[in-house]
Amino acid sequence: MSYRYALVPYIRAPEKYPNVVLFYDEYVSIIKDAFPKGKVHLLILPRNEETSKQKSQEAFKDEKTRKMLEAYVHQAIELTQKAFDKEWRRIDGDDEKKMKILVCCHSVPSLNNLHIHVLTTDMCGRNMKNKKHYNSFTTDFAIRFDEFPLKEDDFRLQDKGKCESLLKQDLVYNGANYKSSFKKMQAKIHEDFDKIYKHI
Amino acid sequence: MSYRYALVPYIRAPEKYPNVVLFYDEYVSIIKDAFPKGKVHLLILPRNEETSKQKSQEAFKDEKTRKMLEAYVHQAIELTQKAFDKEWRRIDGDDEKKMKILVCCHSVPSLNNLHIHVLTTDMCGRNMKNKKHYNSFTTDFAIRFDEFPLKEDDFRLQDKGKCESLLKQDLVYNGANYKSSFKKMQAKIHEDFDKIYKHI
DNA sequence: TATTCCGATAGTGAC
DNA sequence: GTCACTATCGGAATGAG
Repeated sequence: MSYRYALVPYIRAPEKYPNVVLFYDEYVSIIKDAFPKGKVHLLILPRNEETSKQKSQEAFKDEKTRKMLEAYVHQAIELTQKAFDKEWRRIDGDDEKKMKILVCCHSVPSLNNLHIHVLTTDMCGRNMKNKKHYNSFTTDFAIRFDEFPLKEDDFRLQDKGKCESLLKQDLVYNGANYKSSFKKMQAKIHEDFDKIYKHI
Repeated sequence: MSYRYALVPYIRAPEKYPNVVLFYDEYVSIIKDAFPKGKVHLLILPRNEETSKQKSQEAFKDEKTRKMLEAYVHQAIELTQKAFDKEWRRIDGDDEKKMKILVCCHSVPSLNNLHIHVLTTDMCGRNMKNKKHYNSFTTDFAIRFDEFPLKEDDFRLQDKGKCESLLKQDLVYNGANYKSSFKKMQAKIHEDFDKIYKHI
């Protein structure tokens, strides 16, 4: 079971991992996701033990916790934007158009410590490898930070089975249904990305 | 679609393929199966065009056709027995015990030319690679030559769907159910074979 | 839904 | 059920004295 606690070191001793931890204070650590699903993919980890062991659906019922995190979310968004812009430029030169950034929590996390994903929405990360990865960020399986607190009747509060079924649904990109053909969809996604961005 | 006619050359011009054709006359060719599912695996191919294009269920309703083939079946069995004995010896030295030989047709063939399988029942052929291969020789999907002509109510005369479903059933070997674990079953089959036979 | 490894399953293309 | 190739799907292990 210990893989479920892979994030513990960054909460307990962020100072030990300068290559992974971009920022930390007494409340949070902001780290680079070891298996990025977007070109840039960070995680915000609340360091408070009680908060960390809760699911996002529960932890973010508390307004204080949400408010406390807002500033860190904005900070992480800025870090993500800067990291992306440092690596990628639009071919059309229109620097006003910014890569969209997603801030969310998975409705059924696999790691036991609360973590907020902050990632560019290109879906071109090195470790975007399968249908579950893709659907975990493109369906309601992902709970956007601005959706918290969830309404009482939100299925994601109770219905783990329905959440998990979202990961198995057909792959949809740009209005097209790719059924289960992850590789074909990924090829199209990368093709489109390469039409818009060039690496610096 | 032309792969469905892979056997045509051995019917039309058996004299051209001495490395594959073990015997031929005006009625049949007996060839080595290119993808053997037993240690020895031959095919009897009736050369008559009308016969060849029928399914076994139809062709062997005709008694003359069956009778014509009987002698060739016995010949093919002898060839198979000799070829096996030339390569493999029982470790216990009991030469009276003979490897069993199966003579059958597939109820749903993939190749369009009528072919009778004659093979040792060791299930250890070089090309025994998956569940469908195995079930195609160990279930009623295989119609033994001595079952022809089929009774009128035999499902294999009409129900292609039921025939094909037999290929997907659980793997059974020596009374044990291996579900879909082909590799595990195959390991056991080879282990058992190696306990009884040694290569010459 | 952490990854990774292995194996079973499924679709395709073959001329 | 022809094969061979690719890719998808599905389970299990992952720790460690």
